[in-house]
Amino acid sequence: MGKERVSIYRIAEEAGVSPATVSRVLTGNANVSDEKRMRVEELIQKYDFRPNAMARGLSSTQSKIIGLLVPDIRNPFFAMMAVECERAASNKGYILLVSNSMSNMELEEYHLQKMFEQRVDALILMGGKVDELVSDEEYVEKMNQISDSIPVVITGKLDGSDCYQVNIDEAQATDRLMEYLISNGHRKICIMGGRKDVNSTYAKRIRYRSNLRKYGIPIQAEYIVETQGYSLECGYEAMNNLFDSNLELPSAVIAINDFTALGIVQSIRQHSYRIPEDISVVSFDNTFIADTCTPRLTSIGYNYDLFGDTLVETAISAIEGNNPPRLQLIPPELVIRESCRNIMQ
Amino acid sequence: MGKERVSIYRIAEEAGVSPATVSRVLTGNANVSDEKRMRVEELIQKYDFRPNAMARGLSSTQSKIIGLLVPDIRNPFFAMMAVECERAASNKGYILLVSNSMSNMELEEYHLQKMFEQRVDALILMGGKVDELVSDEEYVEKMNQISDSIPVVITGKLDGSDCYQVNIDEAQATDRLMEYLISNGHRKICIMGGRKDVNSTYAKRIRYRSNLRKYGIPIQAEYIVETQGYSLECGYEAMNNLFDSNLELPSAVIAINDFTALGIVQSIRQHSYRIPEDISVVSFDNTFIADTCTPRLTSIGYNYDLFGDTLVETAISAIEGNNPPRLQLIPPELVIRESCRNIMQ
DNA sequence: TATCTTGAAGAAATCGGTTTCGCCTATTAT
DNA sequence: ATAATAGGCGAAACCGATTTCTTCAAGATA
Repeated sequence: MGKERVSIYRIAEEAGVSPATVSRVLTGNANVSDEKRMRVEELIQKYDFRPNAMARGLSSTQSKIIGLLVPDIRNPFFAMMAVECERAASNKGYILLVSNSMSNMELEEYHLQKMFEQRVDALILMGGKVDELVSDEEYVEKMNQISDSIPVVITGKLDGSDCYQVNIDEAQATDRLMEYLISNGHRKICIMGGRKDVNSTYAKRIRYRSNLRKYGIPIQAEYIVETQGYSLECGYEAMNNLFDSNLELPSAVIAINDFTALGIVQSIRQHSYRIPEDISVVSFDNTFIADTCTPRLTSIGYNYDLFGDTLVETAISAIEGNNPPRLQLIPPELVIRESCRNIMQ
Repeated sequence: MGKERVSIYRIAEEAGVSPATVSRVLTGNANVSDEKRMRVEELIQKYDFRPNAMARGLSSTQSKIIGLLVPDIRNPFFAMMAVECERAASNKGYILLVSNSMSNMELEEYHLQKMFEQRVDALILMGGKVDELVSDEEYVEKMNQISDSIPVVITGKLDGSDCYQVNIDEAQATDRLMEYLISNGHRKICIMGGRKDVNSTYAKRIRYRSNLRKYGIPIQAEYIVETQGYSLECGYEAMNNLFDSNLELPSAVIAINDFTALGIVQSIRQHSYRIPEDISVVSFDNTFIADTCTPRLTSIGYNYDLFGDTLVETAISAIEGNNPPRLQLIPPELVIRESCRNIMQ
């Protein structure tokens, strides 16, 4: 057991060349005579030799690893992003190292440390402190410090930071959703879920208001519903509360994400209303949940493929010293399913 | 920009000690005088110094990385496992490197290569070829080869392999599910989804049969329904087919996993039957899907916490040269929700 | 008192690659 | 014909840690 580990030296010796030449064959960034190249390649084949990434990284001062920090990979949205980023990274010869912060500052810190120890070439940060509106001085400071040694790509706003931003176009997404609902005759529209101190939520509400204004629909404050989190339970409770109030029921509810939508749907059902006949429900994100629940949800998502590509390519571009754009927007994609009714018919 | 990277040498110089001493402070496996230790620790603090994992790994021939290969992290089951394994690995000072094979042999091979290049200390394999019943000679050979240089932990059977096995106790899970259904008066029970050449599915069917036999219920071959995959669509189609056949409808359907259950539920609804009043549906795995769909599904899952711990601890134990058990079973946990009715009342 | 341990710490080798430097040879330009 | 350039390749330095040797001093044992 434990076969002798073959190294570049072993290959060099057997091929009758210097280790440098083997390295040249490996990296491909120097000329080697066809004859020697062949001999080396044969031996590489024979021993199924793979260069030690640690040694390679150490000497080249490039780990070829990109770190991705997400709050929780069990959230389908982040799982999706992880898969897309992995694909994009692999295509460029990079490895993606994913860690979960579990929305916990200490764990986040821990994983950032570990990633730094691995000397990741770049960092992609999704969610976490970054997504909250208040740019905690300290946090910005920290990000800038990291950003000082490696490129950091974030998906959210962080005022005063040197990070590259790749954002979902929340504004456009909200516009589309509102236009769709309004063109289907809805005027009593509720936007439910999320905290206003979270950037993306804040942006959506701003846009929600401006759309109502644009179409001359009065804004009703009670139709903007705050929840503490973004879970099914939050949606469920919020909708229950709406039922319990004396408020006139909305004809359509916009859920802040698919999870929340799930809770809203449950609440509506329990109150013996039908979807979409009595109340329409639409949501943000369009994860697989929207496609697999009953009824299937009309939801506005993003081109996740493109999102992943953009994140990774921005990171790599920055690693290579090119100057990728500081801010990029990912356009939304509305997917119409069965949870919204045209109430004019 | 780009602060000077502090290394052990820099620390050593400023502290007036040798690099070896700094290393001793870092690893903690050798004695250093309190005085020098303090001086070094202060400087580590001052520069926020973190040792370069590549250099450390290279010299210690331990990467402190455990590789986890899953088919697709977007599947909540694997997302769950990834989170649990990451937690367990972090607790032991290891990093978890997750990759997705996307059930594609070439991609699987690619990622295995990459992990080898990183010199992961151990490998945890979930799903993939490993889960198929037919132990392809070549595949076993390959696994044994890997297993020859580092510990490999798999969650499935692979006859003739040297890998460590940590299996879900499918047999016991099926027993529990069947006992529950039968004690609720069900006798026309259908088990739906999955391919018989997949180990875990095979094991479930074996047990399905033996349970029926045990309770003196005749086995009806048509109630054992094969599907090509494990998706929602597969469940949906399979259940539609059942409706289309002249077969007497079962009073309960066991779905091979939560996704399939979702499809089965959709089909049943579309045929205007109610769950659980007309047909009961239960499933394997108990991912969050079972808890968030309508109606919430009675499902048998596993102690994922324990599962993750066991996988990682087995790997680490093997890394350290201890001799962990070759085969371990994770007991199931039945979670009763609203999708199954007692038909005797 | 002489000898044996044990603790502390530096020098230097090592891990396995990449990269710089310099040398030699074969073209190509002048 | 000669200088300039480029290709091929080995020697050796280097990346940043760990670890093995050694040395030396101090405390324990005979």
